[in-house]
Amino acid sequence: MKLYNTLTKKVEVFESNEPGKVKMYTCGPTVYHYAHIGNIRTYIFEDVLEKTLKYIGFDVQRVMNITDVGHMTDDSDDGEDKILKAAKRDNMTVTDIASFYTKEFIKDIDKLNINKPKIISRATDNIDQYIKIIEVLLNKGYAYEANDNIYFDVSKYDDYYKLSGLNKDELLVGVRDEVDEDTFKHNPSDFGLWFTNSKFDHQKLKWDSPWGEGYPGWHIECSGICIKYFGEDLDIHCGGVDNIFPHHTNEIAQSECYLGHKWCNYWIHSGHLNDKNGKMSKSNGEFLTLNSLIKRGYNPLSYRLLCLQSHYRNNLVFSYEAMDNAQNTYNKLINKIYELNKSKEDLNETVIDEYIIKFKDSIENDMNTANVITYLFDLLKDDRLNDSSKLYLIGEYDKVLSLDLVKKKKNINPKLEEKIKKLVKERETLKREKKYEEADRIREELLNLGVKINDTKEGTEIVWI
RNA sequence: GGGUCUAUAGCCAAGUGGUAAGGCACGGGACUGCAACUCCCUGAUCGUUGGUUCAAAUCCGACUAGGCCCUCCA
Repeated sequence: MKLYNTLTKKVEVFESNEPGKVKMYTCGPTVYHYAHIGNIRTYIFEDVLEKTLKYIGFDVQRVMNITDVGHMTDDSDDGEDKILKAAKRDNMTVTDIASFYTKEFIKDIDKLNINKPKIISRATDNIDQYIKIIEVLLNKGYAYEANDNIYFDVSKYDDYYKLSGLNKDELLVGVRDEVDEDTFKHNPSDFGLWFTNSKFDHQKLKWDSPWGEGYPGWHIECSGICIKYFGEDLDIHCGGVDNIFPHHTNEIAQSECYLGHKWCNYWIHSGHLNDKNGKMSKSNGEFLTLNSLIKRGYNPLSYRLLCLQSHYRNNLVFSYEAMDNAQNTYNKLINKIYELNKSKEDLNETVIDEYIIKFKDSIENDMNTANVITYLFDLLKDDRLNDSSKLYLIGEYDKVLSLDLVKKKKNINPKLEEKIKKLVKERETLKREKKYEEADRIREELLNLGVKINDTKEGTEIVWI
Protein backbone atom coordinates (compact mmCIF):
# COMPACT_ATOMS: atom_id res chain seq x y z
CA MET A 1 0.00 0.00 0.00
CA LYS A 2 1.35 3.36 -1.01
CA LEU A 3 0.13 6.57 0.59
CA TYR A 4 1.02 10.23 0.33
CA ASN A 5 2.42 11.31 3.65
CA THR A 6 2.18 15.00 4.47
CA LEU A 7 5.05 14.57 6.91
CA THR A 8 7.51 13.66 4.17
CA LYS A 9 5.56 15.18 1.25
CA LYS A 10 6.05 11.97 -0.70
CA VAL A 11 4.12 8.90 -1.68
CA GLU A 12 5.53 6.19 0.57
CA VAL A 13 5.08 2.49 1.08
CA PHE A 14 2.93 2.10 4.16
CA GLU A 15 4.29 0.00 6.97
CA SER A 16 2.47 -0.30 10.24
CA ASN A 17 4.25 -0.39 13.58
CA GLU A 18 2.83 -3.79 14.36
CA PRO A 19 2.67 -6.16 11.39
CA GLY A 20 -0.87 -6.72 10.19
CA LYS A 21 -2.41 -4.11 12.47
CA VAL A 22 -3.23 -0.50 11.81
CA LYS A 23 -4.07 2.14 14.36
CA MET A 24 -5.97 4.86 12.59
CA TYR A 25 -7.27 8.10 14.02
CA THR A 26 -9.61 10.40 12.17
CA CYS A 27 -10.65 13.86 13.27
CA GLY A 28 -14.40 13.86 13.64
CA PRO A 29 -17.05 16.53 13.37
CA THR A 30 -17.74 19.53 15.55
CA VAL A 31 -21.36 19.02 16.35
CA TYR A 32 -22.93 22.45 16.36
CA HIS A 33 -24.54 22.04 12.98
CA TYR A 34 -25.22 19.51 10.26
CA ALA A 35 -22.14 18.21 8.53
CA HIS A 36 -21.34 20.12 5.37
CA ILE A 37 -20.92 18.03 2.22
CA GLY A 38 -17.32 19.22 2.17
CA ASN A 39 -16.75 17.66 5.59
CA ILE A 40 -18.45 14.56 4.35
CA ARG A 41 -15.99 14.23 1.50
CA THR A 42 -13.27 13.73 4.08
CA TYR A 43 -15.25 11.04 5.88
CA ILE A 44 -15.80 9.26 2.58
CA PHE A 45 -12.07 9.29 1.89
CA GLU A 46 -11.32 7.96 5.36
CA ASP A 47 -13.87 5.22 4.87
CA VAL A 48 -12.22 4.19 1.61
CA LEU A 49 -8.83 4.18 3.31
CA GLU A 50 -10.09 1.98 6.12
CA LYS A 51 -11.78 -0.43 3.73
CA THR A 52 -8.75 -0.58 1.48
CA LEU A 53 -6.51 -1.47 4.40
CA LYS A 54 -8.97 -4.13 5.46
CA TYR A 55 -9.26 -5.46 1.92
CA ILE A 56 -5.55 -6.04 1.68
CA GLY A 57 -5.56 -7.82 5.00
CA PHE A 58 -4.89 -5.36 7.79
CA ASP A 59 -6.73 -5.48 11.06
CA VAL A 60 -7.77 -1.83 11.32
CA GLN A 61 -8.55 -0.22 14.64
CA ARG A 62 -10.13 3.14 14.21
CA VAL A 63 -11.02 5.94 16.56
CA MET A 64 -12.92 9.12 15.83
CA ASN A 65 -13.63 12.02 18.13
CA ILE A 66 -16.75 14.11 18.39
CA THR A 67 -16.00 17.71 19.27
CA ASP A 68 -18.78 18.80 21.54
CA VAL A 69 -17.03 21.67 23.28
CA GLY A 70 -15.21 24.85 22.47
CA HIS A 71 -14.10 26.26 19.15
CA MET A 72 -14.69 29.94 19.16
CA THR A 73 -16.46 31.60 16.34
CA ASP A 74 -14.64 33.92 14.03
CA ASP A 75 -16.92 36.80 14.86
CA SER A 76 -14.58 38.75 17.03
CA ASP A 77 -17.34 41.04 18.19
CA ASP A 78 -19.23 38.38 20.11
CA GLY A 79 -16.67 35.62 20.53
CA GLU A 80 -19.13 32.97 21.49
CA ASP A 81 -18.56 29.30 21.58
CA LYS A 82 -19.99 27.73 18.45
CA ILE A 83 -22.02 25.16 20.27
CA LEU A 84 -23.38 27.81 22.59
CA LYS A 85 -24.27 29.94 19.63
CA ALA A 86 -26.04 27.02 18.02
CA ALA A 87 -27.89 26.37 21.26
CA LYS A 88 -29.23 29.91 21.19
CA ARG A 89 -30.08 29.63 17.53
CA ASP A 90 -31.95 26.38 17.92
CA ASN A 91 -33.30 27.13 21.37
CA MET A 92 -31.74 24.06 22.99
CA THR A 93 -29.18 23.44 25.68
CA VAL A 94 -25.55 22.98 24.67
CA THR A 95 -25.66 19.31 25.55
CA ASP A 96 -28.82 18.75 23.56
CA ILE A 97 -27.32 20.51 20.58
CA ALA A 98 -24.26 18.30 20.63
CA SER A 99 -26.23 15.09 20.97
CA PHE A 100 -28.76 16.11 18.32
CA TYR A 101 -26.12 16.86 15.71
CA THR A 102 -24.12 13.81 16.66
CA LYS A 103 -27.13 11.68 15.80
CA GLU A 104 -27.63 13.56 12.56
CA PHE A 105 -23.98 12.98 11.71
CA ILE A 106 -24.35 9.24 12.28
CA LYS A 107 -27.43 9.22 10.05
CA ASP A 108 -25.53 11.00 7.31
CA ILE A 109 -22.58 8.65 7.28
CA ASP A 110 -24.95 5.73 7.34
CA LYS A 111 -26.71 6.94 4.20
CA LEU A 112 -23.33 7.16 2.50
CA ASN A 113 -22.32 3.64 3.47
CA ILE A 114 -19.53 5.00 5.61
CA ASN A 115 -18.53 2.57 8.32
CA LYS A 116 -19.18 3.94 11.74
CA PRO A 117 -15.82 3.79 13.55
CA LYS A 118 -15.86 1.25 16.37
CA ILE A 119 -14.77 3.86 18.86
CA ILE A 120 -16.34 7.29 18.72
CA SER A 121 -15.33 9.38 21.68
CA ARG A 122 -16.75 12.68 22.82
CA ALA A 123 -14.36 15.47 23.75
CA THR A 124 -16.25 16.12 26.97
CA ASP A 125 -15.79 12.54 28.13
CA ASN A 126 -12.02 12.78 28.34
CA ILE A 127 -11.28 15.87 30.41
CA ASP A 128 -9.17 13.94 32.92
CA GLN A 129 -6.97 12.73 30.08
CA TYR A 130 -6.25 16.27 28.91
CA ILE A 131 -5.44 17.37 32.43
CA LYS A 132 -3.00 14.49 32.77
CA ILE A 133 -1.20 15.45 29.58
CA ILE A 134 -1.11 19.13 30.43
CA GLU A 135 0.37 18.40 33.86
CA VAL A 136 3.18 16.42 32.27
CA LEU A 137 3.82 19.15 29.72
CA LEU A 138 4.07 21.70 32.53
CA ASN A 139 6.42 19.49 34.51
CA LYS A 140 8.65 18.92 31.51
CA GLY A 141 8.75 22.63 30.80
CA TYR A 142 6.94 22.55 27.48
CA ALA A 143 4.03 24.50 28.83
CA TYR A 144 3.65 27.61 30.94
CA GLU A 145 0.98 29.53 32.76
CA ALA A 146 0.16 33.07 31.77
CA ASN A 147 -2.84 35.19 32.52
CA ASP A 148 -4.38 32.19 34.30
CA ASN A 149 -4.28 30.10 31.12
CA ILE A 150 -1.92 27.28 30.19
CA TYR A 151 -0.06 27.58 26.90
CA PHE A 152 2.22 25.32 24.95
CA ASP A 153 5.60 26.89 24.21
CA VAL A 154 6.41 26.10 20.58
CA SER A 155 9.99 27.35 20.91
CA LYS A 156 10.73 24.30 23.09
CA TYR A 157 9.92 21.91 20.30
CA ASP A 158 12.37 21.92 17.41
CA ASP A 159 10.27 20.18 14.79
CA TYR A 160 7.27 22.39 15.27
CA TYR A 161 7.08 23.51 11.66
CA LYS A 162 7.90 20.16 10.11
CA LEU A 163 4.42 19.14 9.04
CA SER A 164 3.26 22.47 7.70
CA GLY A 165 6.50 23.47 5.98
CA LEU A 166 6.00 26.90 7.49
CA ASN A 167 8.76 28.95 8.93
CA LYS A 168 8.70 30.79 12.19
CA ASP A 169 10.04 34.05 10.87
CA GLU A 170 7.75 34.12 7.90
CA LEU A 171 4.57 33.34 9.71
CA LEU A 172 2.43 36.38 9.75
CA VAL A 173 0.50 36.75 12.92
CA GLY A 174 -2.94 38.12 12.58
CA VAL A 175 -2.82 38.17 8.83
CA ARG A 176 -6.56 38.26 9.06
CA ASP A 177 -7.94 41.38 10.58
CA GLU A 178 -10.43 39.74 12.84
CA VAL A 179 -7.85 37.74 14.76
CA ASP A 180 -6.72 39.42 17.93
CA GLU A 181 -3.23 38.73 19.07
CA ASP A 182 -3.01 37.30 22.54
CA THR A 183 -0.36 39.40 24.25
CA PHE A 184 0.22 36.96 27.09
CA LYS A 185 1.79 34.33 24.86
CA HIS A 186 5.59 33.95 24.79
CA ASN A 187 5.65 33.16 21.08
CA PRO A 188 3.07 34.08 18.49
CA SER A 189 2.43 30.42 17.65
CA ASP A 190 1.96 29.27 21.23
CA PHE A 191 -1.44 27.76 21.69
CA GLY A 192 -3.80 27.30 24.59
CA LEU A 193 -3.98 23.98 26.39
CA TRP A 194 -6.34 25.04 29.15
CA PHE A 195 -8.32 28.22 29.65
CA THR A 196 -9.57 29.52 32.93
CA ASN A 197 -9.48 33.15 31.96
CA SER A 198 -10.72 33.44 28.45
CA LYS A 199 -11.78 36.62 26.82
CA PHE A 200 -14.69 34.55 25.69
CA ASP A 201 -16.52 34.32 28.91
CA HIS A 202 -19.70 32.80 27.63
CA GLN A 203 -18.36 29.27 27.75
CA LYS A 204 -21.11 27.16 29.31
CA LEU A 205 -19.23 23.93 29.90
CA LYS A 206 -16.49 24.15 32.52
CA TRP A 207 -14.55 21.63 34.52
CA ASP A 208 -12.35 21.68 37.59
CA SER A 209 -8.64 21.46 37.02
CA PRO A 210 -5.42 22.06 38.98
CA TRP A 211 -5.41 25.53 37.41
CA GLY A 212 -8.96 26.42 38.25
CA GLU A 213 -12.30 25.97 36.62
CA GLY A 214 -12.06 26.14 32.88
CA TYR A 215 -12.10 24.26 29.66
CA PRO A 216 -9.56 22.62 27.34
CA GLY A 217 -7.98 24.16 24.27
CA TRP A 218 -9.02 22.91 20.91
CA HIS A 219 -5.98 20.82 20.02
CA ILE A 220 -5.51 18.83 23.19
CA GLU A 221 -8.74 16.96 22.57
CA CYS A 222 -7.50 14.84 19.67
CA SER A 223 -4.17 14.05 21.30
CA GLY A 224 -5.91 13.08 24.50
CA ILE A 225 -8.44 10.78 22.91
CA CYS A 226 -5.90 9.26 20.61
CA ILE A 227 -3.39 8.46 23.33
CA LYS A 228 -6.14 7.16 25.59
CA TYR A 229 -7.26 4.55 23.08
CA PHE A 230 -4.08 3.80 21.17
CA GLY A 231 -1.33 4.34 23.69
CA GLU A 232 2.10 5.58 22.74
CA ASP A 233 2.08 5.15 19.00
CA LEU A 234 -0.17 5.66 16.04
CA ASP A 235 0.07 4.58 12.40
CA ILE A 236 -2.28 6.90 10.55
CA HIS A 237 -3.85 10.21 11.38
CA CYS A 238 -6.28 11.71 8.86
CA GLY A 239 -8.15 14.91 8.27
CA GLY A 240 -8.76 17.66 5.78
CA VAL A 241 -5.83 19.74 4.52
CA ASP A 242 -6.94 22.74 6.51
CA ASN A 243 -6.04 20.83 9.64
CA ILE A 244 -2.36 20.66 8.78
CA PHE A 245 -1.77 23.97 10.42
CA PRO A 246 -2.36 24.61 13.19
CA HIS A 247 -4.41 21.68 14.45
CA HIS A 248 -2.27 18.72 13.45
CA THR A 249 0.94 20.68 13.91
CA ASN A 250 -0.07 21.35 17.48
CA GLU A 251 -1.18 17.80 18.06
CA ILE A 252 2.23 16.53 17.06
CA ALA A 253 3.98 19.05 19.28
CA GLN A 254 2.01 18.31 22.42
CA SER A 255 1.84 14.55 21.88
CA GLU A 256 5.52 14.05 21.14
CA CYS A 257 6.60 16.28 24.00
CA TYR A 258 4.27 14.43 26.33
CA LEU A 259 5.39 10.99 25.16
CA GLY A 260 9.04 11.86 24.66
CA HIS A 261 9.30 10.17 21.28
CA LYS A 262 7.90 10.12 17.77
CA TRP A 263 4.19 9.58 17.74
CA CYS A 264 2.44 9.13 14.39
CA ASN A 265 4.13 7.97 11.20
CA TYR A 266 1.61 8.79 8.49
CA TRP A 267 -0.38 11.98 8.16
CA ILE A 268 -2.93 11.72 5.38
CA HIS A 269 -4.93 14.73 4.26
CA SER A 270 -7.76 15.07 1.82
CA GLY A 271 -8.37 18.00 -0.49
CA HIS A 272 -11.26 20.36 -0.23
CA LEU A 273 -14.58 20.53 -1.88
CA ASN A 274 -14.73 23.84 -3.67
CA ASP A 275 -17.27 25.63 -5.71
CA LYS A 276 -16.31 27.96 -8.51
CA ASN A 277 -15.50 30.65 -5.99
CA GLY A 278 -13.35 28.49 -3.78
CA LYS A 279 -13.70 26.49 -0.63
CA MET A 280 -17.17 25.46 0.46
CA SER A 281 -17.32 25.39 4.20
CA LYS A 282 -19.47 26.16 7.15
CA SER A 283 -18.63 29.80 6.90
CA ASN A 284 -18.11 30.14 3.15
CA GLY A 285 -20.42 29.76 0.22
CA GLU A 286 -23.61 27.78 0.12
CA PHE A 287 -24.15 25.62 3.20
CA LEU A 288 -24.91 22.29 1.60
CA THR A 289 -25.79 19.29 3.69
CA LEU A 290 -26.48 15.77 2.62
CA ASN A 291 -30.15 16.33 3.30
CA SER A 292 -30.22 19.33 1.02
CA LEU A 293 -28.90 17.12 -1.78
CA ILE A 294 -31.50 14.48 -1.02
CA LYS A 295 -34.22 17.13 -1.15
CA ARG A 296 -33.06 18.04 -4.61
CA GLY A 297 -33.57 14.46 -5.66
CA TYR A 298 -30.04 13.15 -5.44
CA ASN A 299 -29.15 9.74 -4.15
CA PRO A 300 -26.52 10.03 -1.38
CA LEU A 301 -24.53 7.35 -3.15
CA SER A 302 -24.35 9.56 -6.24
CA TYR A 303 -22.44 11.98 -4.09
CA ARG A 304 -20.20 9.17 -2.88
CA LEU A 305 -19.57 8.25 -6.50
CA LEU A 306 -18.75 11.86 -7.36
CA CYS A 307 -16.11 11.82 -4.64
CA LEU A 308 -14.72 8.45 -5.69
CA GLN A 309 -14.37 9.56 -9.29
CA SER A 310 -11.75 12.06 -8.32
CA HIS A 311 -8.59 11.64 -6.32
CA TYR A 312 -8.95 12.38 -2.64
CA ARG A 313 -6.02 14.79 -2.60
CA ASN A 314 -7.27 16.96 -5.43
CA ASN A 315 -9.65 19.78 -4.92
CA LEU A 316 -13.01 18.74 -6.19
CA VAL A 317 -15.16 21.44 -7.69
CA PHE A 318 -18.75 20.94 -6.74
CA SER A 319 -21.53 21.98 -9.09
CA TYR A 320 -24.98 20.70 -9.74
CA GLU A 321 -23.81 19.81 -13.23
CA ALA A 322 -21.16 17.55 -11.71
CA MET A 323 -23.79 16.15 -9.36
CA ASP A 324 -26.12 15.42 -12.30
CA ASN A 325 -23.28 13.68 -14.09
CA ALA A 326 -22.59 11.54 -11.08
CA GLN A 327 -26.21 10.67 -10.58
CA ASN A 328 -26.60 9.67 -14.24
CA THR A 329 -23.45 7.62 -14.06
CA TYR A 330 -24.66 5.93 -10.93
CA ASN A 331 -28.08 5.08 -12.34
CA LYS A 332 -26.62 3.72 -15.54
CA LEU A 333 -24.15 1.63 -13.65
CA ILE A 334 -26.85 0.16 -11.45
CA ASN A 335 -29.04 -0.57 -14.47
CA LYS A 336 -26.25 -2.33 -16.28
CA ILE A 337 -25.52 -4.46 -13.29
CA TYR A 338 -29.20 -5.21 -12.89
CA GLU A 339 -29.29 -6.59 -16.43
CA LEU A 340 -26.74 -9.23 -15.52
CA ASN A 341 -27.98 -12.79 -15.33
CA LYS A 342 -28.17 -13.90 -11.71
CA SER A 343 -27.97 -17.63 -12.36
CA LYS A 344 -24.79 -19.40 -11.32
CA GLU A 345 -22.16 -20.18 -13.92
CA ASP A 346 -18.57 -21.32 -13.61
CA LEU A 347 -16.29 -18.40 -12.89
CA ASN A 348 -13.71 -17.29 -15.43
CA GLU A 349 -10.86 -17.50 -12.95
CA THR A 350 -8.02 -16.21 -15.10
CA VAL A 351 -9.81 -13.08 -16.21
CA ILE A 352 -11.11 -12.51 -12.70
CA ASP A 353 -7.56 -12.55 -11.40
CA GLU A 354 -6.63 -9.98 -13.98
CA TYR A 355 -9.34 -7.62 -12.76
CA ILE A 356 -8.58 -8.23 -9.11
CA ILE A 357 -4.94 -7.36 -9.71
CA LYS A 358 -5.91 -4.16 -11.52
CA PHE A 359 -8.24 -3.29 -8.69
CA LYS A 360 -5.66 -3.85 -5.99
CA ASP A 361 -2.94 -2.03 -7.88
CA SER A 362 -5.17 1.01 -8.11
CA ILE A 363 -6.48 1.21 -4.58
CA GLU A 364 -3.08 0.40 -3.16
CA ASN A 365 -1.59 3.22 -5.17
CA ASP A 366 -2.61 6.06 -2.90
CA MET A 367 -6.24 5.07 -3.41
CA ASN A 368 -6.81 5.68 -7.06
CA THR A 369 -10.55 5.12 -6.87
CA ALA A 370 -11.17 6.86 -10.19
CA ASN A 371 -9.35 4.06 -11.95
CA VAL A 372 -11.37 1.47 -10.08
CA ILE A 373 -14.55 3.03 -11.48
CA THR A 374 -13.03 2.73 -14.94
CA TYR A 375 -12.30 -0.95 -14.41
CA LEU A 376 -15.87 -1.40 -13.32
CA PHE A 377 -17.05 -0.19 -16.72
CA ASP A 378 -14.33 -2.21 -18.43
CA LEU A 379 -15.32 -5.47 -16.80
CA LEU A 380 -18.99 -4.92 -17.58
CA LYS A 381 -18.04 -4.72 -21.25
CA ASP A 382 -15.57 -7.61 -21.18
CA ASP A 383 -16.79 -10.57 -23.31
CA ARG A 384 -14.37 -12.96 -21.64
CA LEU A 385 -16.38 -12.77 -18.42
CA ASN A 386 -19.72 -14.44 -17.92
CA ASP A 387 -22.33 -12.71 -15.79
CA SER A 388 -21.54 -14.68 -12.65
CA SER A 389 -17.92 -13.64 -12.91
CA LYS A 390 -18.92 -10.03 -13.43
CA LEU A 391 -21.15 -10.08 -10.39
CA TYR A 392 -18.39 -11.66 -8.35
CA LEU A 393 -15.91 -8.94 -9.34
CA ILE A 394 -18.39 -6.14 -8.76
CA GLY A 395 -19.00 -7.56 -5.31
CA GLU A 396 -15.28 -7.49 -4.60
CA TYR A 397 -14.86 -3.93 -5.83
CA ASP A 398 -17.84 -2.84 -3.81
CA LYS A 399 -16.18 -3.97 -0.61
CA VAL A 400 -14.16 -0.79 -0.93
CA LEU A 401 -16.40 1.40 -3.08
CA SER A 402 -19.52 0.71 -1.01
CA LEU A 403 -21.92 1.93 -3.66
CA ASP A 404 -24.52 -0.81 -3.18
CA LEU A 405 -23.69 -2.05 -6.66
CA VAL A 406 -25.06 -5.49 -6.10
CA LYS A 407 -28.48 -5.06 -4.63
CA LYS A 408 -29.55 -7.61 -2.13
CA LYS A 409 -32.83 -9.25 -2.94
CA LYS A 410 -35.61 -7.49 -1.16
CA ASN A 411 -38.09 -9.48 0.80
CA ILE A 412 -41.09 -9.08 -1.36
CA ASN A 413 -44.54 -9.70 -0.09
CA PRO A 414 -45.93 -12.60 -2.21
CA LYS A 415 -49.36 -10.99 -2.37
CA LEU A 416 -47.87 -7.78 -3.70
CA GLU A 417 -45.84 -9.71 -6.21
CA GLU A 418 -48.97 -11.48 -7.40
CA LYS A 419 -50.75 -8.18 -7.82
CA ILE A 420 -47.87 -6.72 -9.77
CA LYS A 421 -47.65 -9.65 -12.12
CA LYS A 422 -51.35 -9.30 -12.78
CA LEU A 423 -50.97 -5.59 -13.54
CA VAL A 424 -48.10 -6.24 -15.90
CA LYS A 425 -50.17 -8.78 -17.80
CA GLU A 426 -53.07 -6.39 -17.96
CA ARG A 427 -50.82 -3.71 -19.37
CA GLU A 428 -49.50 -6.05 -22.02
CA THR A 429 -53.00 -6.85 -23.14
CA LEU A 430 -53.92 -3.18 -23.24
CA LYS A 431 -50.81 -2.48 -25.29
CA ARG A 432 -51.79 -5.13 -27.80
CA GLU A 433 -55.19 -3.53 -28.04
CA LYS A 434 -53.42 -0.18 -28.49
CA LYS A 435 -55.13 1.26 -25.42
CA TYR A 436 -52.00 3.21 -24.58
CA GLU A 437 -53.49 5.69 -22.16
CA GLU A 438 -54.69 2.94 -19.88
CA ALA A 439 -51.41 1.11 -20.28
CA ASP A 440 -49.51 4.20 -19.21
CA ARG A 441 -51.76 4.55 -16.21
CA ILE A 442 -50.77 1.07 -15.10
CA ARG A 443 -47.13 1.97 -15.60
CA GLU A 444 -47.63 4.85 -13.19
CA GLU A 445 -49.44 2.67 -10.72
CA LEU A 446 -46.61 0.16 -10.77
CA LEU A 447 -44.13 2.93 -10.16
CA ASN A 448 -46.10 3.92 -7.08
CA LEU A 449 -45.90 0.34 -5.89
CA GLY A 450 -42.12 0.50 -6.16
CA VAL A 451 -41.74 -1.20 -9.51
CA LYS A 452 -40.21 0.11 -12.69
CA ILE A 453 -40.84 -1.71 -15.94
CA ASN A 454 -38.60 -2.10 -18.94
CA ASP A 455 -40.10 -3.11 -22.25
CA THR A 456 -37.64 -5.38 -24.00
CA LYS A 457 -37.81 -7.66 -27.00
CA GLU A 458 -38.37 -10.60 -24.69
CA GLY A 459 -41.29 -8.92 -22.97
CA THR A 460 -41.79 -6.73 -19.95
CA GLU A 461 -39.12 -6.79 -17.29
CA ILE A 462 -39.89 -5.98 -13.67
CA VAL A 463 -37.40 -3.89 -11.70
CA TRP A 464 -37.87 -3.35 -7.99
CA ILE A 465 -36.65 -0.01 -6.78
C1' G B 1 4.45 38.63 2.18
C1' G B 2 5.60 33.22 3.44
C1' G B 3 4.14 28.09 2.86
C1' U B 4 1.65 24.47 -0.04
C1' C B 5 -1.07 22.33 -4.00
C1' U B 6 -3.16 22.40 -8.84
C1' A B 7 -3.69 23.51 -14.39
C1' U B 8 -5.67 17.30 -19.55
C1' A B 9 -12.24 17.89 -24.35
C1' G B 10 -18.94 21.22 -22.39
C1' C B 11 -18.53 18.81 -17.20
C1' C B 12 -15.95 15.07 -13.84
C1' A B 13 -11.38 12.74 -14.51
C1' A B 14 -7.02 8.72 -15.13
C1' G B 15 -2.21 9.05 -16.72
C1' U B 16 4.88 9.60 -13.00
C1' G B 17 9.40 9.15 -20.45
C1' G B 18 7.48 6.00 -25.77
C1' U B 19 3.24 9.44 -29.39
C1' A B 20 -3.90 10.88 -24.89
C1' A B 21 -8.19 5.49 -20.06
C1' G B 22 -13.05 5.85 -18.42
C1' G B 23 -17.70 8.24 -17.22
C1' C B 24 -21.55 11.98 -17.91
C1' A B 25 -23.65 15.51 -21.20
C1' C B 26 -24.37 16.78 -26.54
C1' G B 27 -25.20 14.84 -31.58
C1' G B 28 -26.31 10.55 -34.95
C1' G B 29 -28.38 5.50 -35.28
C1' A B 30 -30.94 0.56 -33.55
C1' C B 31 -35.03 -0.94 -30.30
C1' U B 32 -40.12 1.23 -28.54
C1' G B 33 -47.07 3.00 -29.39
C1' C B 34 -44.42 6.80 -26.61
C1' A B 35 -40.98 7.06 -22.76
C1' A B 36 -37.44 4.82 -19.89
C1' C B 37 -33.76 1.01 -20.04
C1' U B 38 -30.15 -1.26 -23.25
C1' C B 39 -26.82 -1.42 -27.56
C1' C B 40 -23.71 0.94 -31.65
C1' C B 41 -21.10 5.43 -33.68
C1' U B 42 -18.94 10.47 -32.92
C1' G B 43 -14.76 14.61 -29.76
C1' A B 44 -8.90 16.90 -27.04
C1' U B 45 -1.90 16.76 -28.50
C1' C B 46 -2.55 17.80 -22.44
C1' G B 47 -2.29 26.67 -19.18
C1' U B 48 2.02 29.60 -21.90
C1' U B 49 7.12 29.38 -22.95
C1' G B 50 12.20 27.71 -22.89
C1' G B 51 15.32 23.34 -21.90
C1' U B 52 16.96 17.93 -21.07
C1' U B 53 16.13 13.43 -24.22
C1' C B 54 16.21 9.36 -29.97
C1' A B 55 11.40 10.23 -27.48
C1' A B 56 7.62 14.58 -22.60
C1' A B 57 0.95 15.60 -20.77
C1' U B 58 4.71 13.02 -18.01
C1' C B 59 11.68 15.49 -15.92
C1' C B 60 13.97 20.71 -15.11
C1' G B 61 13.45 26.35 -15.41
C1' A B 62 10.56 30.70 -16.19
C1' C B 63 5.89 32.81 -16.73
C1' U B 64 0.49 32.96 -16.19
C1' A B 65 -3.98 31.60 -13.71
C1' G B 66 -6.36 29.50 -9.64
C1' G B 67 -7.23 26.87 -4.84
C1' C B 68 -5.90 26.09 0.25
C1' C B 69 -3.14 27.38 4.94
C1' C B 70 -0.68 31.37 8.06
C1' U B 71 -4.35 30.31 15.04
C1' C B 72 -13.20 29.10 13.32
C1' C B 73 -13.00 25.36 9.58
C1' A B 74 -12.88 18.61 6.79
